[in-house]
Amino acid sequence: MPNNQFKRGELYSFITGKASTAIARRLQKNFKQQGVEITIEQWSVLYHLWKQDGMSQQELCNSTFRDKPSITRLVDNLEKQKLVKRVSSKEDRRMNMIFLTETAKRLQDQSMDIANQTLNEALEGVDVGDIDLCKAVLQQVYDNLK
Amino acid sequence: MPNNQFKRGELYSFITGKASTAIARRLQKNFKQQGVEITIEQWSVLYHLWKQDGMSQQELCNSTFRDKPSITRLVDNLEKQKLVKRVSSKEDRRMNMIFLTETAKRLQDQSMDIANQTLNEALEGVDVGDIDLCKAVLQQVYDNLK
DNA sequence: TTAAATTAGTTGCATAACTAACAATATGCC
DNA sequence: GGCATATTGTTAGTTATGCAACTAATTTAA
Repeated sequence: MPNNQFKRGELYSFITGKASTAIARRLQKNFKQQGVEITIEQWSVLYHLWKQDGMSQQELCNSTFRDKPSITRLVDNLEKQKLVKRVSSKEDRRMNMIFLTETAKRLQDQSMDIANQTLNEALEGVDVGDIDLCKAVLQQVYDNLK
Repeated sequence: MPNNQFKRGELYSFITGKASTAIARRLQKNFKQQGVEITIEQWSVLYHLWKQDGMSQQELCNSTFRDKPSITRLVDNLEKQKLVKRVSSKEDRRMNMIFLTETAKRLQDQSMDIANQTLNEALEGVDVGDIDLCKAVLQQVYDNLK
């Protein structure tokens, strides 16, 4: 039996990612309660644009760990809500560069506060060293599978 | 600044659950490659029925951490694929008891093998003690938010 | 014993995911 | 230049999630 063989119940919860689902739901709820009308998926796109505005859709795919159709639709919806604008690149007309609107720029601080607050709710009572170790394990898992 | 305040990049990856998404995708891929034609969401329902056949939809909601409409539709699809049958309860006619078909029962061993194999891929090179600690942290997160 | 409240499940609507197939543009090689 | 190949993004079809509103059956309580 391999080293890491899980017991039944544990396997389930690890695979289905109960904890990350719970965090996502809570973040969505906190956004809503504080009047931030975006989905967490939209937030994840904005998050990367706040770090670097004007990324291409392909770059957003890589950053957000989503496939191209997903980004197409997320950008569609963000555009409908007037949070980003598609600008087709002059050097390579296949590419769309995605730019934040002023509205989206104003959302950054508030939404990052909500995200941090959500994580603090999630991690209440967890030892800081344990969090670091957990982050390392999850990173290793990601690297193993990517 | 609260104890658990995350640095930017770490916050993102923890919230979006990159690792659990990666595990889910790999499990789906492994199912497909080995000819098991179910989604991971369907698997999560079957998983609980394998432990205890004949649960009600509400019990499946609690076990799988999904809401009622999700379970309604998952059971719809599982029924279409002839993997489960709805039987309305004689004691309480509001309730549907969900029963595995023979086809679904035969899927158990193979799919559990694939799930274990997937976890072993995911956890390769991770210290067993660290896994335990990580499981404990994730459980705590779940408990904090539920 | 009826009326109100609760519980179990379904349906409709919006968003999002994955796969596969596709159009348009760009690159590389002859 | 011209054709095969890559890359970027879109569209279509299926599955899934969350929320709100709904039906039907059951329980509680006036």
